[in-house]
Amino acid sequence: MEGYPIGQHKHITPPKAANREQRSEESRARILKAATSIFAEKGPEGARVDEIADQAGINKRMLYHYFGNKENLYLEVLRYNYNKIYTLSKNAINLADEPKVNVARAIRAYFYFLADNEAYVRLTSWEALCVGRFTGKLFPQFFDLIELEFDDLIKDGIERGCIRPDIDIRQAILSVRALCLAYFTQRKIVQSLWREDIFSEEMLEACLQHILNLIFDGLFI
Amino acid sequence: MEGYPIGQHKHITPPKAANREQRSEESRARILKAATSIFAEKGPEGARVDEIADQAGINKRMLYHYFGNKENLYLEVLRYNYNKIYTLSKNAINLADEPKVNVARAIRAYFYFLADNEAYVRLTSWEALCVGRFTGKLFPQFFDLIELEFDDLIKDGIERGCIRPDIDIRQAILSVRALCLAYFTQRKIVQSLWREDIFSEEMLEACLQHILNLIFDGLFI
DNA sequence: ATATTAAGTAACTGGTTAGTTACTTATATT
DNA sequence: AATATAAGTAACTAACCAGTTACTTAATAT
Repeated sequence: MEGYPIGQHKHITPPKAANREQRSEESRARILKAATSIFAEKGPEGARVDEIADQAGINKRMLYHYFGNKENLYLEVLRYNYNKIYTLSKNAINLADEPKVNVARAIRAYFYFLADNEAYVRLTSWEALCVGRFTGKLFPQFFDLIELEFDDLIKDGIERGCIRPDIDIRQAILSVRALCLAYFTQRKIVQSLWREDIFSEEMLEACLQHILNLIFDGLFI
Repeated sequence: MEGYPIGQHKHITPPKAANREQRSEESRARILKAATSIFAEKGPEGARVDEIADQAGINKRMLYHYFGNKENLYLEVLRYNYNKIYTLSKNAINLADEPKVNVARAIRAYFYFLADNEAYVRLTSWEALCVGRFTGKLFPQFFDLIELEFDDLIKDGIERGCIRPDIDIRQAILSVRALCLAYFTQRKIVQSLWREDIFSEEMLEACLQHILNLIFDGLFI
């Protein structure tokens, strides 16, 4: 399990740990990666442990050795993927800039993060549906825009008189999130209806612009 | 066999002893209703045939008699629930009215339809995730706003100079749909974060107003 | 009334799947 | 080199579940 001799020593504890520890770490990572793809594709109910082990190229026994059981593996997958949202966070806000610029930059970052992380999008969708069923409890972290300090952005915009003061910030966040997610959660339906590759560079940019226009000015004149 | 089975008391005909056709129709309806609730709750993979039969108060054999197999039952559930969208459709458009009035009325009808039909919302969500997996093919009808002739509304608005002419109608429909659905698909997360009952009359109306404001004017001043 | 047919039941079947057992192989420590 | 421990394997098991079988009961037509 997690038996690194951290502060403890008898003799020199050289970075020899290499081979075995390294390989075990690799196995763990391979399982997590395979599990991500299969849980994202088929959901917590549809995913099969054997298929995950197979795709990871390890024996099922090892999966249980590293992760205990299917539910815990699923939770690890959620944690592992949720952490990815932090890779973009934080640097989106620069209070020196215009609120409009800040909001546009944050939405753009979020939108392209979703475009690049299909597994993440699907995992959040499964979670929204299965909450309280498979994992037994809710994973509120998946309400990710909050983590991006998006509400600070909006507050700043209101204070500086750029954003209408009467809006409900919680609802604004939910709306932005919904607008960005829609393209990717409805991907297959959209693709079959529009008969167009949503993931082309131009199309993605057009979708993003549509969202920004809507957020900034609405649809009406 | 003999005339009357001995020892078996044949009292008055049971109260439910309507004619055969009627009872069979009732059984079918009960199965469909139970299946709707369980497929909506647990999805096509998580739903159990035994549980559906149990909840419908009929024998599993009868479920197979009426619906053939689980997948076909699921398809019937989709069809049955999808048809509900027609109950509101059509009467939303009145080209004599202002486009703004028409759009507001259509969005309001759609929003409250979703609020009143949790099963419908969840079925569309499962479909978006499971498309091409459980049913083998996609159920594009679930892109429901199109059925509501919402695009005609927007076209009318553009022609009459109320709606910006540069917007992509397909994207506008997707956006409206996403904004309305978000409250209900993310219901549990929202409820736990906001610590408020989204389904109170005031809250629903506030959410709808937020959507309408966003659609009409955006968030910025 | 009797034959026919549909509605209904309980118990079973065969395939699947999460999780386990009993064992072998490789690596590190003494 | 011997031993301890972790990584790894194949085959198994118990539970589950979609779908079936063999049968009984009830309603309708003749």
